[in-house]
Amino acid sequence: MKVRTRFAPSPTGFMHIGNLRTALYSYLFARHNGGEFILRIEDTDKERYVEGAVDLVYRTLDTVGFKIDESPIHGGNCGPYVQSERKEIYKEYAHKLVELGGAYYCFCDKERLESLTDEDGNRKYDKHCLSLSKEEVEEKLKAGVPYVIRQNVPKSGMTSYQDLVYGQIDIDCADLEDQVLLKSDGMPTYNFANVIDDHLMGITHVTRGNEYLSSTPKYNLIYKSFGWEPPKYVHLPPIMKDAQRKLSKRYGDANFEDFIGKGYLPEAIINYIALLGWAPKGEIEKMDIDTLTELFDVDGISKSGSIFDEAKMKWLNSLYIKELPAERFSELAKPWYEKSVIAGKYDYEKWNVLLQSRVEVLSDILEKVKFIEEFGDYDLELFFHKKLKADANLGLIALKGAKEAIEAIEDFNEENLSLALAEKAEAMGMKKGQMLWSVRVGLTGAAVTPGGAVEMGGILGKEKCLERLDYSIKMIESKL
RNA sequence: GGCCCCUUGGUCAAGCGGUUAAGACAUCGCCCUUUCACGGCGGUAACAUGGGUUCGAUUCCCGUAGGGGUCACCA
Repeated sequence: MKVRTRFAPSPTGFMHIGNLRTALYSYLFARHNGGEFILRIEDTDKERYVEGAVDLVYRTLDTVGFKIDESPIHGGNCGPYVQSERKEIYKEYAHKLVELGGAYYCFCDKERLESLTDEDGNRKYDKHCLSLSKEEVEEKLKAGVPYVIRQNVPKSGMTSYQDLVYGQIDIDCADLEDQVLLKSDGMPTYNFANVIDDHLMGITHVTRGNEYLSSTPKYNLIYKSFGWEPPKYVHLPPIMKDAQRKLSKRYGDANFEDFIGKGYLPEAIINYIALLGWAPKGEIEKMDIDTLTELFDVDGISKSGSIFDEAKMKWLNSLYIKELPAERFSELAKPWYEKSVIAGKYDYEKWNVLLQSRVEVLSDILEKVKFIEEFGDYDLELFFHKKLKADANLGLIALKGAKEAIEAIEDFNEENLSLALAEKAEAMGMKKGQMLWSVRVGLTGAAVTPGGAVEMGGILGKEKCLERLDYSIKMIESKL
């Protein structure tokens, strides 16, 4: 049988990293097995619907490069793929399930339901309406009494299934509630729609968060009532913000779009989240989507939750940035230059060369470029370099020499600057490294710069170099 | 609280009865570049705990602790 998986988000406004990973695993599983990947929108809760959320799902799946076989916009033979458009289908099956004895009408009102709450605040429906006779039900229906349809869970007995990740799961039916399947507004609950759709859409493997681990037997009971074959389940461990908290929608930074906005590459994000809860057989870590597809294996999925570590994602991102073709980096970096203090100034191309190997996330550009415009008082400690035996005293001498050397350059460019500084250092009986070190600091006032003295000087230009050298010389003199 | 699940370094993770308990990120140090970064090399650092089973447990079983999930007309 052809493998078919689905990603079934509810349009509540975010494409959260956790959701994305669920989608990814579902996608990889399908593709790895030569199967099909379906997108279904679960919008049965009108209360939580957020405008534009569906578009966000499409956009995200598109930017990460998933190829979707069937969806509301791609079409397919099992449509509609939006649950709110399948209302009649659920209704029909709900009534069928009642006939089959797997469900029943319930007319209990809110007050009665609340009266069932125990001292711990828990509530379990008491099957009150199950005892209603056929006539009583007919009567109430005719009278227009609001009703829901509840699942008729056996009072006792064990129900089990084999989860592909967690193994055998056994649940006592006595612990299961007669959950609502069809709400009084005629809409199905997730519990029901999910079963009907997965069956009707021929889903063979259900991939979802492990919060469903213990409620899955209920769904299997529904399949059983209908006489349907339940799908295989792949429950996934959670992605955590820290040891205690799950990554939540409230943790704003966990949204895919936010990471894109920070300058992460989609392929790096995908690569990283693939590794959160799954590990390939070998030691490979950097994998594009094709490699992931090839290597993906349910065996490699772990059972325990993993903490989201942005530092590692950053590292992966830097790898992807480094291997970008120069033109591509230039394209991606441009908007960031435009947003930075060097907007409209200097030669972006020059920066590209320096920055591509030094930036982990595109947004780093903002910081890395800053000192070129923002220059002022800084700590003399910056001149200290143990191995070079350099400090502010040496720096002062070096800077004075550098100033003379730069003034003498007629055709100012990196090559000549490098030459001039080297010659000057030699003439002064100073090591070239001492000169370059001091000049880099004197020119930038920063401990870390996107290049050495020559590159920085080259970007600044002769005039600015002299200006800054003057400033630094005066500053050192005043502080020593 | 009942039920279900989980527990290897700071983090991600290999391991599926016998290993010097991999690797990666982070961190620290060294080297390279007579300057920044990249890169290279190396160090620190882990099997939650108590019982079993076994010739031998990180690995299997039970208890304890800790954590997560679930107990809705939300998904």
